[in-house]
Amino acid sequence: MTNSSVRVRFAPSPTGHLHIGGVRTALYNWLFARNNGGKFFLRIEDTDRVRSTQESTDVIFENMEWLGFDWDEEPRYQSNRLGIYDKYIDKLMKDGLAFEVEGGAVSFKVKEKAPLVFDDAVHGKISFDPTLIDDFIIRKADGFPTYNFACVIDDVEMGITHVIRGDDHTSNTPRQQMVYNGIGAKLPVFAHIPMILGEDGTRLSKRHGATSVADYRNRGYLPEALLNFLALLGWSPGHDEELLSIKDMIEKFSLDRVNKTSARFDNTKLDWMNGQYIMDAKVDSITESLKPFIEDAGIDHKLLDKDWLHKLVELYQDRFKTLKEFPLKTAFFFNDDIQFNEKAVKKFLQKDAPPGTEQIGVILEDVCSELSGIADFSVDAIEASLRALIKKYNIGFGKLAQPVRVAVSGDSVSASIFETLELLGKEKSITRIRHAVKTFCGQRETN
RNA sequence: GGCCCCUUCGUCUAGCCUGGUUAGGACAUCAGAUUUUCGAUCUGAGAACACGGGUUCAAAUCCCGUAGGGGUCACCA
Repeated sequence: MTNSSVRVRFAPSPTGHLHIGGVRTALYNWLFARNNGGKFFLRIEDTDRVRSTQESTDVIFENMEWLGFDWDEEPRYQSNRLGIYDKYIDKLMKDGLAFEVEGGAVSFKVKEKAPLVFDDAVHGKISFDPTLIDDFIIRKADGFPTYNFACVIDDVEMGITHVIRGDDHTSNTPRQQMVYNGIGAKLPVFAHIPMILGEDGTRLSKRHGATSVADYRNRGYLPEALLNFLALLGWSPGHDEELLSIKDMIEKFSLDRVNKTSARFDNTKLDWMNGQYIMDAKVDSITESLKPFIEDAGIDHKLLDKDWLHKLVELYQDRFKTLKEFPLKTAFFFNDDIQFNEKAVKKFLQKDAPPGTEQIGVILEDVCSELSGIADFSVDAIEASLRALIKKYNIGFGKLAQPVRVAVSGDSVSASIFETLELLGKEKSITRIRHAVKTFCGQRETN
């Protein structure tokens, strides 16, 4: 069921970062619009002259684009629309519904007595008693409108049909409803979506670490993963699938499947989901996304061989959950001055290793001569020669692979040893193994 | 404190509207399989209807109350 007359908006205030909760609000609005074939608008609510900054506005656009949102028409700026608000205020004053207060501000006069009821799309009927609501300022002394007023005027002027916003606005609704009534406008459909809480169940704040989109971007999350995760915090498609493409979400989205309860932000699940997107992505696309993170790790990716990097990313594709982890896990490929894990060295290279492995220095020397004899330093050739060696020494494969792994990578954890050696290259592999033997095995270099 | 909203595994949720399910899935956890390590993957396990009253043959589902949580009470948005 589509309704192409649907018009919704995302209306952030440019007073800081683009908050992750705001992103989900934007997402729900956007999904709802696209699901219905309607319009999605952006409106910058910059009526706080002190806190609004151009920088914040730039950040909003930049991150909205990064997330993949698109919007209809040019974004509106409330600071450009002062004349419109004034026009309505004049009318309201004429009608006795607004009056000037001390200091030059204008206040709305609350005259309503009957309960203010609206039918919330996610909560059902919600009712407030207007006699409990005080008159409220609609135009500040500086001439700028306040939120509860500007918001209504713009929504009316823009023909907004559905106001989808955070739960924290529920108690603003009766005030806004009075403004709608006061100017004789029809109420839109309100949909108050639950808040996103931190992992500890309290309101998401700086205390929880990342709260802005930029934070998540910098931590190496993919926009599609972030959106997928956010969509599911408070909404369910009604089936068991959890990995949803943008297309899936647009097709399935509906307001009546939005939850009423606030949700905690589960970083662990986000990590899992991001990992799934990384695994499913095309290697080239991930490599591209990885570049800034490789740069950040102090590696000039432009100096890297394209095919080599492609292979490395492919090898590690299911081993990192965030882009940021990649340069950490692959550091030993880029830096010859590798860090050795003491425990790993002790266990696999040193003399007090378990019986049967005290010859490890000798065996590693043999590995080096075998490797140096390989003309075509490929995975297959490397595997063949290492397999031949375990036969020669009559040892399990792990007895050989682990020492080699520690020698070349510094730790007992890495991707397949064959691929690792291949990507490291013949010279580096041999140099590192020899160096490890010399440093840790108490053996002399044989030549 | 007033007003408003909310309450299913540790977490995100399906189920609720149109009472009858072994209360399902996912993340996490644990166990097993696989493996050259880790990861990934596969299989399996434990894990929830906040509490108390009703209504009913039957309540997670409908009604009332209690408790708990959240939001909001600005010339901020």
